[in-house]
Amino acid sequence: MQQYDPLAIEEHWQEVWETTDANRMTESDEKPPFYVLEMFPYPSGDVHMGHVRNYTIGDVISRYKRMQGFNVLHPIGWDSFGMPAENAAIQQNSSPATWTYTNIERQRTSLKRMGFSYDWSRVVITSDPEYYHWGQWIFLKFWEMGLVERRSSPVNWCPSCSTVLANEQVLGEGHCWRCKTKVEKRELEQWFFKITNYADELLDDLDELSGWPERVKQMQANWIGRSVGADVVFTLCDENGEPTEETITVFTTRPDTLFGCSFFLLAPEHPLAHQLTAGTQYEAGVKAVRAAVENETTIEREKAEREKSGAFTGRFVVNPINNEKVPVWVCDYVLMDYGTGAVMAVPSGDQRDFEFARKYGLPIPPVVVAKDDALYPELANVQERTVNEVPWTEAYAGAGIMVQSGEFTGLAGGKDSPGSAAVIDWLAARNLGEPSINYRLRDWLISRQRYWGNPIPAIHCDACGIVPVPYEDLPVILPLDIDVTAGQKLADNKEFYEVACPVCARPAHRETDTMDTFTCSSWYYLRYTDPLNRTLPFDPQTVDTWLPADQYIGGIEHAILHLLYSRFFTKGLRDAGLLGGKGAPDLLQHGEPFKNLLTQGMVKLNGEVMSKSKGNVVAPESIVGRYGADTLRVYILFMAPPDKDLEWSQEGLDGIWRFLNRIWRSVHDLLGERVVDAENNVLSIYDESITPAAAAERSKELNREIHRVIGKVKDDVERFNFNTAIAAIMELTNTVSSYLKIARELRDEQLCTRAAEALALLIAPMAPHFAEELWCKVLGRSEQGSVHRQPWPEFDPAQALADMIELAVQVNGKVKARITVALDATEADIKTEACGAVAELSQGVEPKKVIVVKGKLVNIVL
RNA sequence: GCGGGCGUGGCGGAACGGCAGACGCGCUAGCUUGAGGGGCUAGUGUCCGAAUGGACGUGAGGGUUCAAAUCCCUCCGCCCGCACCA
Repeated sequence: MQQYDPLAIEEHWQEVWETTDANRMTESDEKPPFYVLEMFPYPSGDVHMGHVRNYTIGDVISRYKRMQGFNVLHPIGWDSFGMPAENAAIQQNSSPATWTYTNIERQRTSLKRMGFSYDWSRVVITSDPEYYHWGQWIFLKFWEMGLVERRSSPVNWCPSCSTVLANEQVLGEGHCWRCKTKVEKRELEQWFFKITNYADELLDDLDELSGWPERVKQMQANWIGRSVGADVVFTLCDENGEPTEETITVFTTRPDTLFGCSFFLLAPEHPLAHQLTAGTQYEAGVKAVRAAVENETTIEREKAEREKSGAFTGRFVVNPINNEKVPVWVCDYVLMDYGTGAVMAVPSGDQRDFEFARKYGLPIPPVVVAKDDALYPELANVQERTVNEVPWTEAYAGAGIMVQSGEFTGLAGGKDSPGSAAVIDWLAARNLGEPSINYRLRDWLISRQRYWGNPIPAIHCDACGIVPVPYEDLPVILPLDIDVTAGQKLADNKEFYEVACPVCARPAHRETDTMDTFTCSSWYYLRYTDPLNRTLPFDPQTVDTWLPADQYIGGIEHAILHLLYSRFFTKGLRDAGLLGGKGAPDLLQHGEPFKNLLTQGMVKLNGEVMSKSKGNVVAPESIVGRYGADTLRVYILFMAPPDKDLEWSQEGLDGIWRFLNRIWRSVHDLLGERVVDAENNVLSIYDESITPAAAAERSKELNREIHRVIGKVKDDVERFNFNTAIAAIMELTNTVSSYLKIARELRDEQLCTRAAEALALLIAPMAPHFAEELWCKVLGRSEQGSVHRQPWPEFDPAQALADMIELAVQVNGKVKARITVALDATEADIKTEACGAVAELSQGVEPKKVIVVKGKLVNIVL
């Protein structure tokens, strides 16, 4: 017997698979399609344990589905544009392209070394012109559709990186994620994708995604943040307190509390804040509030614990519902970019307004009161306001009864209440308001003032304005001769920058912003289906046969950004007529790209996430070089269910190494080979006391175990319980080991072969090289082809059952005895048998009830 | 504050209302002609007992049920996401 030598075996089979194109998806196949997709890596150095975990899970599913008879699409690629490449290039005095492509090759080698069954003919690299060409094409298409906008907006600007940043790229105290510089706020003209056009659909279609984790759907729903309510029109008064023609509209989710509005708030940046106070005694106070807010980022400002502050503007507005004049204040907790930047303050019903009112001595009239509140008896059915203060320590935002609310008094108040509806109707009838919906979701700022990204295909012409690059001029090639280490930018490259206007042919210049890398990763899974297409991003029909992806696997960190953007892209491309046509799967017609989503847990060491900066990484290559890829794969699958975090343990790894070696020896032994250890000591020890009859009994038992485990592994793999699937294979291995105690001449030879086959086939998706070696070499089945092309072993439930089974006998729910009965024993027989077994305990008392749970237990109730 | 998730041996974790702790790690003892990331055998939740055995046991308390780690209620603790969104 050869010793198990993973390094030699793995190298050999990787070479064979490569030269025989073993994993190429065969499009002409009659088999049903199955698309297994894993989040593609960013090439920042070599692959880490997180990648290994992600891709091992995907590979097991792919290989299992192939054995189940599916035509599996299992692609890989690289998300290779982005700022880290520029950082690294500057640091290492290299270029982003060199750094990126060097890392891609390194990762490609590592991924192949892991034995992942990717179709390497479909690799997509986002920084290749063949790919980003079509990103630009989609940009132009979206532009045509009105989904692209260039507009001015307050944004986060990093002066050191000289680019805008997304909100999520601004860390804790308002520092740039990359250089830690304090981020500034600037009003800048930028490019946006109008993802808000799809806000309702993105929210509503979450209900269609039954294969997604609840948590991810909830996070997206929160992010979109739909609020249903009304716009209400207030009239502005002049400096003498007389109503003018001018109005200010506010958004509220609680129209039912309108009678409780005792002041009115403007965001400090609101144009009116300045306008109303210019040259007055109030100007200084308002400016101070604005100045305090000015240097803060939105994120800083949103901290709930901050004490609220504000200033009176000297002006009033008229509340449309009761014609009451209420003072206008500027305050720091009203955001300019949500709603209208103005708010009606109802301190009795909103905690923030409550705190503000208490601080500045403003009235707090109760208008919606809970029935069990001390105030209720006094105020029930009181229409005119008499009470302007509440004895409360906080606002009451719950449902209740409207009081002091004129004709609406007595109606039920609260969110989406009859009271709200009645107030909206009243306002709408008088043109003073209307139903309205607001979203927390903002349009997607996609422009970056960075070099290493996909150029935005637009041209600035003094005569024609901003014009799109014509489709036929695509791609706009990103020049590679930019020296980022010398601080060069795209605008410094004349060949790129200076261009003739496509409309008037006069000298013009190219847009020098590039697109956010998230635009590249928003459609790569579509390109995989048709990676070589030279006329379109992909062929619509091909996409319609493969999408939605049957299984998407990746980290929870993309729960919102990437997964939301991808959903938006797919919906946009559907509306462009590029996918999800008639006959396409229902989900795809909804514009949903991913049918089932699995978010894998993190790999940790001593309770901490492995990271380079903490210096606590275990490099996959260090494990693969010693134990081989198969041991690492099985280990990572065995240690925890895929969606849970995994705590790295060297001892656990050794356990898997021993497990594979045990299978290795058992299979050789089953096939009649002499089993020896590394020092050539014979390891087979027979138990001479086993009689032929006992051996026959053990053969039956082994046969049952083979079938039970085949069924169990199938169930477990389909539910992604890889850890219990492996545990079941371990159990089979244990049964085999004990069977091998039987002297060779007493073994059932055919059964031995079947056991060896089963072990090779069942472990194949998890330990592909190991299984291939067992199948082709040890079992000598190479003429049947690769183990990975074999059909999954048939599960025969009948063969998994024993003739006699053991049942637990409970008395009042506690196990007191065990009985062995025939598999087909009648319920009456079982009852009699069970009662007999516990006769002593029941002492002649007639059982009240006897419950028989088939195949499991009997419970006797006394 | 809102939303989601989770509490099971020394550890990782099993148990689609039906024998809690599968499987693995670790540990103990023995064997393998001498001892080390090897193999085999037996054992390993806690307490009582020399033992057959018995009692207790899934964060705490209550409930539903013939039967609860699992379902319901209350509480405690931990993790994650969002958070001045009007």
